[in-house]
Amino acid sequence: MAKCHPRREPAVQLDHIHQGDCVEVLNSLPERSVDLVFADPPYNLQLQQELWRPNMTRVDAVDDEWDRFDDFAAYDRFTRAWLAGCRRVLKDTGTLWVIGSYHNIYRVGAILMDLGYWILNDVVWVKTNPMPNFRGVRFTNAHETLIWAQKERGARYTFNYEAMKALNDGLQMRSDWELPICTGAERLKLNGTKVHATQKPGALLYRVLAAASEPGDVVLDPFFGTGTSGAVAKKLHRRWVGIERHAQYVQVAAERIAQIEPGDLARELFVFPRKRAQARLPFGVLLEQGLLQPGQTLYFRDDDARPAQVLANGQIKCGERIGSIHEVARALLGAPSNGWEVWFFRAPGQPGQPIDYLRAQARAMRDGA
Amino acid sequence: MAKCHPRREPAVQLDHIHQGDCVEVLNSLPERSVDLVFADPPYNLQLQQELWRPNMTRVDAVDDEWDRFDDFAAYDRFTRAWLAGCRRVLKDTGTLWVIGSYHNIYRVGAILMDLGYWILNDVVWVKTNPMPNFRGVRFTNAHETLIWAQKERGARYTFNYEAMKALNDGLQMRSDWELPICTGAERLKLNGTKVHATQKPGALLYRVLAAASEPGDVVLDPFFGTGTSGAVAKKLHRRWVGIERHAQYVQVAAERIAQIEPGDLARELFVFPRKRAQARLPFGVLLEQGLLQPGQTLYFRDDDARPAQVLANGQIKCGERIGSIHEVARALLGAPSNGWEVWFFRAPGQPGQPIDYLRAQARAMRDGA
DNA sequence: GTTTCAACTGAATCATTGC
DNA sequence: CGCAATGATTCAGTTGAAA
Repeated sequence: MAKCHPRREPAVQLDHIHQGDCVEVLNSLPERSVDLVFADPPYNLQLQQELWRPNMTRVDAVDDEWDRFDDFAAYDRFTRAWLAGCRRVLKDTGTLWVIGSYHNIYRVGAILMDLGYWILNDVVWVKTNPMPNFRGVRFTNAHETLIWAQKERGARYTFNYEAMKALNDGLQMRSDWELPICTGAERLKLNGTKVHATQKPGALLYRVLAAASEPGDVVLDPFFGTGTSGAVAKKLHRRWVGIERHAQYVQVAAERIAQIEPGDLARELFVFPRKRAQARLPFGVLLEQGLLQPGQTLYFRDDDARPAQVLANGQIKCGERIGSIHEVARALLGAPSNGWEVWFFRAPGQPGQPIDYLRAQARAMRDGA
Repeated sequence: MAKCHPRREPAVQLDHIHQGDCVEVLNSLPERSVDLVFADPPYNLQLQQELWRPNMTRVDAVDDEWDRFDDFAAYDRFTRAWLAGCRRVLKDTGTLWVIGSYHNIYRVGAILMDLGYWILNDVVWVKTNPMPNFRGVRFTNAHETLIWAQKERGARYTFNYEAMKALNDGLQMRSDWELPICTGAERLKLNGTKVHATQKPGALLYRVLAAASEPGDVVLDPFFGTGTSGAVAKKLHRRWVGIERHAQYVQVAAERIAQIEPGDLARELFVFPRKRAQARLPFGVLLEQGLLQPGQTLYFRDDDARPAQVLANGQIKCGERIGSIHEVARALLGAPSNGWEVWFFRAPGQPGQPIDYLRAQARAMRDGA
């Protein structure tokens, strides 16, 4: 394939784990090639001593080599490097998710703002079953924080609003997500011990990917670990790219993902249609289609006191005001307004209805009904 | 009194609002004189345009002069100055609370770590009634973040563990606090308009002061506003010190606090978190948890004749109907219907069961099995 | 007095397209 | 790039008037 396009920058190798240092690998990838980054970086927990439960069992804490940094400055340098690397490989329309705790998330958030990322939301993962505070000296640390940011302020980005709303039984999805931690059968183990100290639940990744990517999009995870993001990406028909230093994690992740069957599921199951995607339909088309007649009367919010006359050119006239349905509505309301919703028509023997109803008819006619 | 100890640094003037610039006043106060700082600094929202609700009313946004900064660098300088000032006046055993949103909290958190504060917890205030996202372009911004930090790592500090546990019906108080925003009779108004754009609920301050101070302790608020922290401090028999620039806020706060009778605890301060057992569980969670798969078939009342397909966004499709489990069931029945009871799933080699069985499983997972 | 309903509101970084 | 035109979009709670 590469031979066919010798001058083009190589495409990123998809559905593949790159073993190596995260910053080095990031810098070797082509720029503007990734739609979504999910990053679960080391938290720099700085734990200093062992912790024992009241029942005298020892807490198996995160003490891995990869979570040790000399000081804040070292952690900041590392953070700036990988965040900048991710920004380079992101498409301009891409977004980034980072998860962290109070140990690191404030530093991460400040640095990504300084690098030019623009925060869209922060989201709190509220854990239904967190580890208690055994010593009774602080509040139960029952949440982690995710930051969702776009590459640059003002760019277009993917947010499957309706899908999120549907997933939340018809109410807008909020910034607090209540989900259990990764335990039981979901937790990857070897010889009875957990493979990775900080494996994230698939449900968390499901929501992230479903919210902020589309089927076929490329999802990059620079701290791949045991590959939860890749596993969920495969299930949701996204492409994935992993970066991971440690051979054991790479091996476990590869095997895990290979076992997943995205299934013969129709792709359409994973397309979340957006209302915005509907093609624009000018008001004048209603005249051309014969759904409205020149001279016919419309009523502002179905109010007899404010009739308007439909002109043959697709404008309307209300008193002395002439303009589009939107312009006249805006003048009457003193506020930005959707003319399709506020102007009503009346058919003989029928109650008034918004002209948006006629637009739906016109669309059906146009789309070949 | 001062005459008796002419050589000692003067004590901070208690139960008093210092009108003036917060950093200047802080630097004029005696060092190591304060037990607890509660700070609600400007968030630097950077709003750029008007926002209208779908019903064409305008959102009354925070556009006050005190929330405007030239750039991140200016905001950081300001933040470093007041955080350093607070650290100087804090006793070594003192702690600091700061509240913020994603606009500012990451910068605040990073700076306070750099200044030597040591974070004890972060806490999320989960709002029961946040403002929705009217344009459908992000998640509902439904929480704010509080950071709780001690002056220096390892010092003794006040945490009323048992009181918090009692306040949470006998369970350890967690880092997620579910509380309503400040509305209704609690919201201070003059001539029908809110006095301050960002008045915090007393219940939030109640929990902060009850957790991290003792009766008689000195509580300092460098952004006093309309004095919620002082009002709660007085109710809880703490001493308070306020700093506020604006004369009108100072006046309103002083009058408000003067009217308070300590010990006369307002009922709204005892807002308890909702029982988790009653929490709603959206159908989509079954997908996120992997209890159902996209594309899987459900059966209306276990009837082969009416299968439905589970979509990846948590809706179902039965024939040409698409909607929530409740909506589709309602359409089939012609009556309001509980989708959890009428839709059945079938596991291999098992009789069909209502999906309510899966909801019970998901709840068990969520509630910590 | 009780119930119903319309109007209003809250720390909000809140659009996209074509000229 | 800027500007103008088109048009998509809300949840929980309070208040007060109407029924």
